[in-house]
Amino acid sequence: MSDLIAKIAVENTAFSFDDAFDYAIPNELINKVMPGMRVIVPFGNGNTKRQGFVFALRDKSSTKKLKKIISVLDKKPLLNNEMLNLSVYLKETTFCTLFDAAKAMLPSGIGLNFVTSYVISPDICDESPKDLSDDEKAVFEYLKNKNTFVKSDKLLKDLGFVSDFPIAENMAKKGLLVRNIDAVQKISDATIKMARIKSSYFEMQEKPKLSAKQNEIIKLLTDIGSASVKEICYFTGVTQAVISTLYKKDIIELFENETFRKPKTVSQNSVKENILLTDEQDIAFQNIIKQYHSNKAEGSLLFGVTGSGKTQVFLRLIDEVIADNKGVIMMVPEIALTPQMLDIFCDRYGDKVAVFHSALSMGERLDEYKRVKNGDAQIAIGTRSAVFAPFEKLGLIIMDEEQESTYKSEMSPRYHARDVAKYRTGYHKSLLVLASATPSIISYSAAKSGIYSLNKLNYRYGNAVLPEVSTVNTKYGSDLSKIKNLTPELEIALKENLEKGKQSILLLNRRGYNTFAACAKCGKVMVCPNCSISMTYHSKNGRLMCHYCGFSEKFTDVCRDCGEKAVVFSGMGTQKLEEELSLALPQAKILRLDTDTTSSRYSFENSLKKFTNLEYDIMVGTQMVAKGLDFPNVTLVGVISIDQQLYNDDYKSGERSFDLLTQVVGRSGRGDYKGKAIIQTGFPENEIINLAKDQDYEAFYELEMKIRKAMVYPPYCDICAISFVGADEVRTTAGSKVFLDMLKASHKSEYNDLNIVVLGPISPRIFKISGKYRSRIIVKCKNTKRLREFISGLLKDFSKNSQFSKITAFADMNPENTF
DNA sequence: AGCACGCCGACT
DNA sequence: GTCGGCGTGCTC
Repeated sequence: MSDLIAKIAVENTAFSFDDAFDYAIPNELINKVMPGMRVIVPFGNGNTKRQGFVFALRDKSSTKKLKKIISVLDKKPLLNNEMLNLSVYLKETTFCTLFDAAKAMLPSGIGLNFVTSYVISPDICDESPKDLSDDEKAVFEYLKNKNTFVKSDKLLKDLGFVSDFPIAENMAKKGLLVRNIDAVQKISDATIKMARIKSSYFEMQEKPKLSAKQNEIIKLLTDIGSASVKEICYFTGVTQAVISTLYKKDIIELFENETFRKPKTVSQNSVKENILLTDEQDIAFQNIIKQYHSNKAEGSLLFGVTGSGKTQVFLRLIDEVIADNKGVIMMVPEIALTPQMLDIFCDRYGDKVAVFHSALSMGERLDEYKRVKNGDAQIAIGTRSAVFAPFEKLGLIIMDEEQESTYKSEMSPRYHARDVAKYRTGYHKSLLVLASATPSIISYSAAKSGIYSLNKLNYRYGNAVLPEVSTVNTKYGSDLSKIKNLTPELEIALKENLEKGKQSILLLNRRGYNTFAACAKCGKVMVCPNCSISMTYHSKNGRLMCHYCGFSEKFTDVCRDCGEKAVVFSGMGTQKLEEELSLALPQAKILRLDTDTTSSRYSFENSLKKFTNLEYDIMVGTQMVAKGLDFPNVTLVGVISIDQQLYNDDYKSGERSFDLLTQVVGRSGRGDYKGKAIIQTGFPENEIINLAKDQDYEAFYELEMKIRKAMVYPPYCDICAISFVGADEVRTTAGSKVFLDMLKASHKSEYNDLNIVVLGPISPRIFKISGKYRSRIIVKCKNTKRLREFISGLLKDFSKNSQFSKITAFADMNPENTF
């Protein structure tokens, strides 16, 4: 046995007892174990095999008997020193386990699955033992014939048992069977199976007769083009069997999710056109590149109005950094919304670009990861997780649209990409550039106080000028127009635009057909059985759907509660708006864009191309239509309603509304023609709407800062939300109350130096999701090491309280949704 | 979170 | 007597 011990982060630990655990290194593994490698170790009372990351090797300091590492999974370390340190930082700042932190830095395909298999124990000779139940006899006979290890799922399936039947497990405990657990590399079959109708079907003169269920699938696929097998099942309520019948009949074809194609690059080094910067862009570029060359950890906020050409500045910066032989991370909020930017980058930098995002298959992700790790790629473009791109030398991180909420992880580790980016640029003494047309209040105030340099781009590129924006009060007149929910003003503008051959974009922030269904007799609203949220009616499948847990049921007008045939819909979603528009404007070609139509990325990219090629006149959609896309022929933007978002009680709702309005209005008039935008609202006097209308960020910022100061919200404090989740409503709230008492007591006794304000426990707006209840405590605080020590101590103490063993408590520093 | 140990009630 | 329910405590 070696004199060294290994410090190992083990998987499936809870935050309350997580640590780097000590393990002995057996002789045969000496020199094969290094920090950053994955290992298999025995853990817990049952010594179950678990995966772990080696964090450090230390001299043995005590004679305490330690468990041994079972095997080493890697030949070379997966995590370098920076990543290991970053894991510790994430654990300390986001209340996650070390293993979860380390895992977040690797592509997901790299994990392991454990496969259990069984064989008859060699202690038992030929004869069948007595006292076996019939089921046990069946297992015994089965294994006797195989005479080798059989995987547990195969065994259970062949004998017709349900997949989690513990019979083999129990027989192993009795010593009848020997159990073996193998770690196998995850196979990369996680691509989504998609289906679409074969073109030959459409050309058929006589369509074959199909069953009702088969017809439903055809109807669905005719509507949306292609869908994943899973989606089809959801939408139509059929099983996979029906889909495979259609496949056998040669009516539909199945394909792997084509995902987001990485634009094919010209194999030679691509044409690198010189970029001509405007004066304003050049000043920003010069300022920022100076910071880069200082070789210190620096940050800059690039604040450029929509259409001011931030991308041009990025390209110049990237040119410089890669010429300096350092890596660049380019982050975007949502890769699907930035196909144009992706094209620009791939055209310019060719093979040097690696793309990271969730639509890649596991194999592809692993490939892109390796290309960065090997130094083949110098630029990593991607969403939140791209911030972990494994560059040995990192020169620049750019976060485009830095205010977007997608940069904050809502799952453990609950990190903000901006904080990780700061950590990494700090480590590499390199540059962080935050870019936005509507910076977050946090970043703008930091820039004002000198933490980041501030560079502004005030002019739109080319001839484009900001659109003329007007608000229309929906209190008067939306009933006067032919199209429901459209004011006459918007309707007229839409028609005019259509006649001129220009394109229009309409924003409506609600998916589905009708946004809720209620009984006209008893007033009961149809609510999801698993979530505290009303169901949305989708006309395409005639079902009521829950947008939170995915539950759906066939719509019926019979009320679940009073039994009357009186359930009616109300509230307009994107589907209904699309339908109304096509009725009122039959000549217009309408494209709807929301998560229902874009669940396959493939269709999304195509839709955008078609819209750019003027194959559509009007685009209708949720916030997706507001972000990032550049269509020169759009000269009208209509906001159907923003009021819901405006008066949402989260402290960030003002910021988000201003962002959304400014962005969507900015879609209008990007080309040579002046654009127009119409915002419909029931509150035309609302200050945020008026400031967005004038595109006056400065005034908005001043207003918002006054509110934040008066109410004590970030940036005047940090917010730590402690959430409680459990299946039992009463117990969950009780748990949060007990936690609150513990918090107060601990603050009084040990931590009274901390200046905190505690709110709650509160019941979040959506207090039930997927059958689990939630409760929350909000702590207004300053996010310091000592504060985090206070919170994590409480989390640990709380988990010791056996009364609440079924309640999970977790903390989230500065969450996106506070209430 | 899992897993084993152990203490008590129901059943052959 | 003994199977198995779940409350309790620990994880290098």
